[in-house]
Amino acid sequence: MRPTIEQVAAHAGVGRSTVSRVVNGSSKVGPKTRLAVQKAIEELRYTPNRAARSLVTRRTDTVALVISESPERVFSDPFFAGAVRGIAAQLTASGKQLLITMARSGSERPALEAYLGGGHVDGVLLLSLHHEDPLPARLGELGVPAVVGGRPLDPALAAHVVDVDNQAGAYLAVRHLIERGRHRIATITGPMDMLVSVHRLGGYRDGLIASGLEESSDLVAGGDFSEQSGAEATRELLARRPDLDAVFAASDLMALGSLRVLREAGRADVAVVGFDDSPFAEQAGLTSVHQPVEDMGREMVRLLLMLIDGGMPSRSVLVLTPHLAIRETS
Amino acid sequence: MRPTIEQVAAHAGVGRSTVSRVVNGSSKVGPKTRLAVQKAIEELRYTPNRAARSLVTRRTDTVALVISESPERVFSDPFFAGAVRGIAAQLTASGKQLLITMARSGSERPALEAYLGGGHVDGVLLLSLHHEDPLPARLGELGVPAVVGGRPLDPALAAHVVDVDNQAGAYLAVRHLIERGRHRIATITGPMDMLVSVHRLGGYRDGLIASGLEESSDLVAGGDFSEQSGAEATRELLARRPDLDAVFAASDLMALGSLRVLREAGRADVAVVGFDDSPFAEQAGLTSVHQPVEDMGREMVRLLLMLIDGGMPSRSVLVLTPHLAIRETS
DNA sequence: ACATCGGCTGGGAGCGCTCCCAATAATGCA
DNA sequence: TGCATTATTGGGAGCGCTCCCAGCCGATGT
Repeated sequence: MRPTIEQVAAHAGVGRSTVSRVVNGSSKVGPKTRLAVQKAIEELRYTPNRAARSLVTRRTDTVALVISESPERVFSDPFFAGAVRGIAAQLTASGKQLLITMARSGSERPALEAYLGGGHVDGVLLLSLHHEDPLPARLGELGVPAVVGGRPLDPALAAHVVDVDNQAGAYLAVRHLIERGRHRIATITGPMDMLVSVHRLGGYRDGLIASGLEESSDLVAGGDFSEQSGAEATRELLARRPDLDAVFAASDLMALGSLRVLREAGRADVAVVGFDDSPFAEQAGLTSVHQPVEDMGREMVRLLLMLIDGGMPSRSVLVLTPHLAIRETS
Repeated sequence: MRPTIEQVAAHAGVGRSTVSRVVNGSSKVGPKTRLAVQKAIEELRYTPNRAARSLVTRRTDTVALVISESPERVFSDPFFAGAVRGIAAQLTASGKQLLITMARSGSERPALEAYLGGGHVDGVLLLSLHHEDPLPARLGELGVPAVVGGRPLDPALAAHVVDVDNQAGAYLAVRHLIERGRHRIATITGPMDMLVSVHRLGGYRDGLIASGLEESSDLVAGGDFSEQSGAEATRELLARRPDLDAVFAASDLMALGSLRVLREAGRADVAVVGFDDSPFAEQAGLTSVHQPVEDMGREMVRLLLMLIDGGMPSRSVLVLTPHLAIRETS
């Protein structure tokens, strides 16, 4: 049987409250009492019962991470690896537990909402929000602290956001291609129900405009961030505009797919730039926009912890700046 | 404020216990009382307080999944995607929560052990156990139910195991290559501190022996399951035995690396078979041993739930059978 | 030497829930 | 119709912990 605080108290010859104070790091404990208690804790291998504690403190010391993607996507997109890494690191440091939920089918959604809103977690981190997902707003109503990674389409939907400046990143990529002498630059976008995609497309346009190039809808194809979709989009682009001399893909995976199709088509002359700067990009020698994903995860947690601890303004948006990792494909 | 069971009882005009009975699905409740209670629950949007419940039931309704790999590995190896998918599906169906932990650095290990042994979870699922990891044994001592996915090197270390018959899978792959007329079949193994690797190598040998082919250490190279290591191993094999006509890689990622190197070397004549049958394999047209990973996850959960519910013999090993997915590379 | 003060300390109360047992209502049978 | 059973129901007790408040004790001030 696990020892209770009462047993520790008896063992140390002190009162229940004193043990509690030591465990929770209160300063109002005499030095030798504290020592005796610590010894007892050690000897009895005492761990506080989390359930009992959270029953009275109303805190659970767990934070949920909701990723609105299928496990397949989550586990194949290195973006998440970085983010989860950052999140896990920062969270572990604060002694909280991480509960990961992958956005399951729509049918499980109500159960998820009930769970998150049911006081089982102290706060929620949302990643890869789609469309007009009502979850953050719902959490807001319920008073559950939440931080979103990547701005949702409708800014009113989420109060607290950490994001990467996707527009700036895309802009960087396009300007780089232009500096390399490319003029017929195509782009493969992500799903347009995600703001990331909109922003990256915007940055692409800005880049063209800033150089006095005109944009053409011929040079824009849609994908869904997957390798597969990148390959298909590239085939399409190649068919429409055989004269293209560069491709800016809104994700590394799509860039990889693009690269594959270009190679198969014998078009090694076409420069390719991706987005994410994942390990894949590095390995494939792909020039890519580096997102500080790990930092993003870290910042999300930092923000969430502040929210949980009470403070914080009603809204906050933190935008991190990407940079370009230049490699062989451009 | 969230309503308590007491408030629901008052609202429904019944006693506290009756509400508890309805919530927990006891049959000893009159039909119209039950209806009234359900209505009250609905109206008040009542969710039981998990902490209070677990304080008395001594169960937390959470299960931990410990993956002994870095987030990078976890998020890049599709094996985990399938397993997690199966686990999550089966677990959700039983109303339990999943807590994912990636095996962090060794320094965080004691904290993890304390957490898992501290009664914070009802059971533990272990994946990708390395070497002689003491964790399952430790959990056994502490009386924490645990199920291991993939047999650890030392069978004494884990009582309850769900595994794929890796030896049979490798055997299948090699026999297939032989049927296709290959005779100088090389293999790229995984890290030999994992039983999977040992078994796959064993199956490879069995396959050769069964066809009267002799094995040669020239044809065996070591990898660590990564694309990178597959590429390196292939370069090594090619240098040692330029006459090889097939490669059996113990993971898809390594097979992909191998394929890349072979292509670069202009050796399209060499057949390649991988292991895992991940989405990557399908996409790349790679022949691969299909592991029923999702089933494995599902079975692990099923077994764990039985353990948690008390029953079950002291030891159990469930072995799932793989099959071959034949594609263009062989 | 005595009253006062403040730092420590101990124990009561209660968080929301399940379990157990006694009380009550309903049902069956003679 | 009366009594034994059985089906439901309600409330006390207590899970282990934190919070609050009162009590204790030595130290300080006069």
